[in-house]
Amino acid sequence: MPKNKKFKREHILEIASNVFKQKGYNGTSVDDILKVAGLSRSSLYDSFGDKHSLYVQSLEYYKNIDNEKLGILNTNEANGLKKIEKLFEAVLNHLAENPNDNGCLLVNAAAEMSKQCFKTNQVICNNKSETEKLLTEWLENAQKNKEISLKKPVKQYSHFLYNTLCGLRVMSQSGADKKELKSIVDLTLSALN
Amino acid sequence: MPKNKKFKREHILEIASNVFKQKGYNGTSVDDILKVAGLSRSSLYDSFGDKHSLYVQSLEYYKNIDNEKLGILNTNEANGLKKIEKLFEAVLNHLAENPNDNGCLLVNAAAEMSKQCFKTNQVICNNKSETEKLLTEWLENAQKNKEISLKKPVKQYSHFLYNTLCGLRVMSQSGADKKELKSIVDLTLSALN
DNA sequence: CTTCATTTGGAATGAATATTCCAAATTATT
DNA sequence: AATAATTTGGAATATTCATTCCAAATGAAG
Repeated sequence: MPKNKKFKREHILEIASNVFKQKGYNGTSVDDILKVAGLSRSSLYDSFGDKHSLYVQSLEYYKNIDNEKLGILNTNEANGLKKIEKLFEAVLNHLAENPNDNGCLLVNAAAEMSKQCFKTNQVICNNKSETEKLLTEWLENAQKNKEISLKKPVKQYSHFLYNTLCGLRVMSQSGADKKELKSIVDLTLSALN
Repeated sequence: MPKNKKFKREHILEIASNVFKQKGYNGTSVDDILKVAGLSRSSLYDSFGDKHSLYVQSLEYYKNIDNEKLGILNTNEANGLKKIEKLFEAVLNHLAENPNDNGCLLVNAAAEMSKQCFKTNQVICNNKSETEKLLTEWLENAQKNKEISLKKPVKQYSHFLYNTLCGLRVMSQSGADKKELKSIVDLTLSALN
């Protein structure tokens, strides 16, 4: 009976989160997204609600994709420290290989919207606690394997690592090159001993 | 002959940089600033040019104020490590005492505008290199005093410390409380040994 | 007090922008 | 092929916003 949708929800969210990442929430117009996504205004409004609702959905989509990547990382390697190293390596490579990608949607959202939009803040906080939870597991595993010997509570180190991750995204937009980012990661990881 | 200005340039830039910090560049209207600053549209345009020019001037003003504070810190204590500790303490206190202050204008600008505006990028890069220069001096002094024993080049540590500073501004907008931020700083400083 | 270079307030303009709306197009089913 | 549920394109609307402009206000100097 009904005509089928010509687009996939996730495909649009992928595009929207990309545009929002480049230009921020207030810097992107609905038209900007339509132009790239190639679907009609009415379809967009019908499927995603208004611009703000689309933004929140884009954040959630982006967060889930990010966490999926972490999940894949989690299954690949048995070794806790290795997982942590791989994560930083992946972030580093992404930042270095996509110099015009404008960092990370969630970091940008934290800077632009966190204090103005409760839902944005929620996604950001959820992402933080989910990532830190995984980091905590990996750290505990690494400690058990005697790969590292932590002098302070594991949770503290997970905050520390997450902080470094946030910093890297800002640094990559402040003129730091890959070599510099790499050296920051090296020092961060050496602090685990 | 001419009527004197009723406002001070720096006073307006103080207000403008504050509004831009809260709402971002695209999120603030010229009216938002006028309302808080209490001067007329024509005066603003006459003295500062258009909105974008005002934004860049606000960034520069903010950067200079920040660096002045660093300068004061620099004269207060003779001891390199103490200066570094005081800097982190000051940042920590500011973030904790101003939970609605939306972090740091320069970090927010890096996230929102760095890739879209060359001048914004310049101010951000200048701030980075100026701060890192000071950090390098302090680190060298601390090393000379045998307060710390660095295993890698000093410059690497200055990048690392600056990265932590950037991270803290993002973390404070991602649900981290003062205790958590403090623990990140503690781990960062302990990495200097 | 008068003059006049300059600032000021706020109305006016024009361009973007978010959102709504409906006639036309589409396609799975009959 | 005809039907009908649903999507689609794009015009229409209303709002916000940056910027311009000029008459009125200001106050230092003569």
